[in-house]
Amino acid sequence: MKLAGRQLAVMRLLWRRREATVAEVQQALETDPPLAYSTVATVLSRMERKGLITHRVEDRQYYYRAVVSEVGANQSVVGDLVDRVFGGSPAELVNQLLASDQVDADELERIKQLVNEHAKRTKRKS
Amino acid sequence: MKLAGRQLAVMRLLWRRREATVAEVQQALETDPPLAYSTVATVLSRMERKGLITHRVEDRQYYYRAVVSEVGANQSVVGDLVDRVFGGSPAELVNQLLASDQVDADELERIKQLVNEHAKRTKRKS
DNA sequence: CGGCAATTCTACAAGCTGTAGTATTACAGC
DNA sequence: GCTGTAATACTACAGCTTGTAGAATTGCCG
Repeated sequence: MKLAGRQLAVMRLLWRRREATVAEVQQALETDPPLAYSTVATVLSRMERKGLITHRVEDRQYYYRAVVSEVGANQSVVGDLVDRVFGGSPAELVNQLLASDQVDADELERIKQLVNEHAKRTKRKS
Repeated sequence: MKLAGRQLAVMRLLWRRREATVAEVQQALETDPPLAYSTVATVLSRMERKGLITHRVEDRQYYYRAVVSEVGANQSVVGDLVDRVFGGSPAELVNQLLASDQVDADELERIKQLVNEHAKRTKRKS
């Protein structure tokens, strides 16, 4: 389930605000010039068709909300990556990440912490 | 630079064997039925146009090879992901990864090691 | 019933991928 | 020099996704 440009924007929106009508999405997108109402409606329809979002009706209006959670979506993206690119090995991903010069000392510290915590949690469970 | 199905297959091929002619790629793809020669040629052309691969000529034949390294490609994919999805924070990616139940004890151990080594390396440099 | 506000339908261009037929080119050998 | 052959280059087309929006439809309110 990969999210592209406009679609990602809408998802982020719905993750932040649980629900939104078409008009609200249209506004929140803050595009210039603003997208036509029907354009936004189309985008939302398609996303619903793909199972990314749903809607409920109230007062003649559709209130859309995300079906897949942000966490879920991210997990699926990461999982995909691990499978497709790194042959199913998360460590390979981490390796690549560390080698990528995107990780400053601060981030590294956080990562260390995360790993240690996870180790603890895992140990407890087994 | 995202690699799709057939294209990814070709890249993997060229990563494994430094060079290949159209015919060799066609065979190595092991598709059934085999792709038409011209199909393979088209794919390679397009990939070259995108800067993924190059070729040299010898005896009237093109020998293609990868321009972007596997490591480089992976790094760019991971970097993209970090930027696009995790707001530029590698730690967020790691967090997601750890939460994803894809990481068994073994992998976790490897990750820990990688992180520690990287920490050491970083320290030494600064 | 008329109008308004919402949704739905239909349309179309652009881009990417997959696939392949046909045209072109250039060298090898006569 | 001509021709066959093997290579590449060109062109084509379908299918899918995205972005965009005009036009049609629907349904309630007064």
